[in-house]
Amino acid sequence: MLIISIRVKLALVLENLVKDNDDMPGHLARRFQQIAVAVFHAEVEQAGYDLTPVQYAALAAISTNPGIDQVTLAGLIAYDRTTITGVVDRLVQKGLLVRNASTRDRRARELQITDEGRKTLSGVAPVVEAAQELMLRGLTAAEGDELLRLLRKAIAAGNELSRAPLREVPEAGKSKPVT
Amino acid sequence: MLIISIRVKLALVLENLVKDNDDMPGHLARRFQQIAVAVFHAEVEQAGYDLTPVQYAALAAISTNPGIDQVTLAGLIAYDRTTITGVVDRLVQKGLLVRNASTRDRRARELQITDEGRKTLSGVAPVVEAAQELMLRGLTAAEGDELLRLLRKAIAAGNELSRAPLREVPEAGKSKPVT
DNA sequence: TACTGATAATCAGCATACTGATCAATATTG
DNA sequence: CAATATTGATCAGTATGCTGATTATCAGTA
Repeated sequence: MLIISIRVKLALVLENLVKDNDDMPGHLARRFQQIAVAVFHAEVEQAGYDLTPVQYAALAAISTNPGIDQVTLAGLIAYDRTTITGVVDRLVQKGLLVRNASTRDRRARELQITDEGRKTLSGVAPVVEAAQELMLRGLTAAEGDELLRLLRKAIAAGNELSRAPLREVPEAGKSKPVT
Repeated sequence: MLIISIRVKLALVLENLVKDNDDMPGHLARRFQQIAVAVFHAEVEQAGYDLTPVQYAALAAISTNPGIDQVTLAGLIAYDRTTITGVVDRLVQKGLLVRNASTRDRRARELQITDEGRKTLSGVAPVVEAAQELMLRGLTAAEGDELLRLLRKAIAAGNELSRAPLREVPEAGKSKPVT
């Protein structure tokens, strides 16, 4: 009887305490990302490629910054360095990257895209582009732009709150994308 | 020589083909969610609780819909049913839930929140609420509302594109939250 | 130069998320 | 009723993502 009474009270309290999922930024963020990933996979696979979102991001970043080390790569695309280890593993496995010990710093591994990687990247880039459009298909162009603007602003304010914040590439005359 | 030439051409093509990450909805979606999860974890842990975002969502949904089965739960919070198996495992492990075979349908498991679960939920709900605010701290109130509106709209249009779409709870006179 | 602290990469361990398969039980249909 | 299809839960396998630890190396300093 007493227990039931407590239960009733708590249930009534909870009813007012727990918000609807649709009012939770965190829930909406996860849902949107979930859809984004599903669209990415569907489009990329349908085009005959086997590449995950993070693999694409890493490949593109290395293409633009040849010889980059893994920590810098992680900062550039805002992934945790421990995650990048496995991602690079799989890209090397697929023959899209090579990973060599750096001569300047023997702790570091220099990442280079292979010809195969370049071919894959140029083939898949338009597909990825199309997938990005698909994610916003429910919005008008203006709304899509506004969504991106608001996301960028919220992300900028929260950048340091995650373990994997975005980091600008530090080095100056770093690299031309061409050998 | 020939190879170098191909490499140069591809690199030039790639430069125009690969978009900046900041223009990719998918990238921004992941970053925002990454920050959202980090904020959630930090706030919840700081308040002395050990609960992940999906565990919170599941606990709240079961509290509102006692006796729900796992597939319905998954649809209600838009998670994949195979993911929910593990999530429920861990909530049962922590003593926040009980999972019993249903008498109506012996394939199904009926989920009930425990008193311990109710206590945890009522304690952590305000913390989760605060975390949701924190995620939007870079935005004005109006911008925050607009972001949520645009996310809801984009998600509604893409709902069926993921393997785990949101599903309304079907049954009619389903349940009062009180025993 | 020996010492101290920082850094690049990796690893172990845990918790999502997904695809595709299996198993048991239920629903549907000829 | 029997055959078939569907459904709820789980499992195997793969890939993120994270925390915290370890190892090798580098950088700065007493």
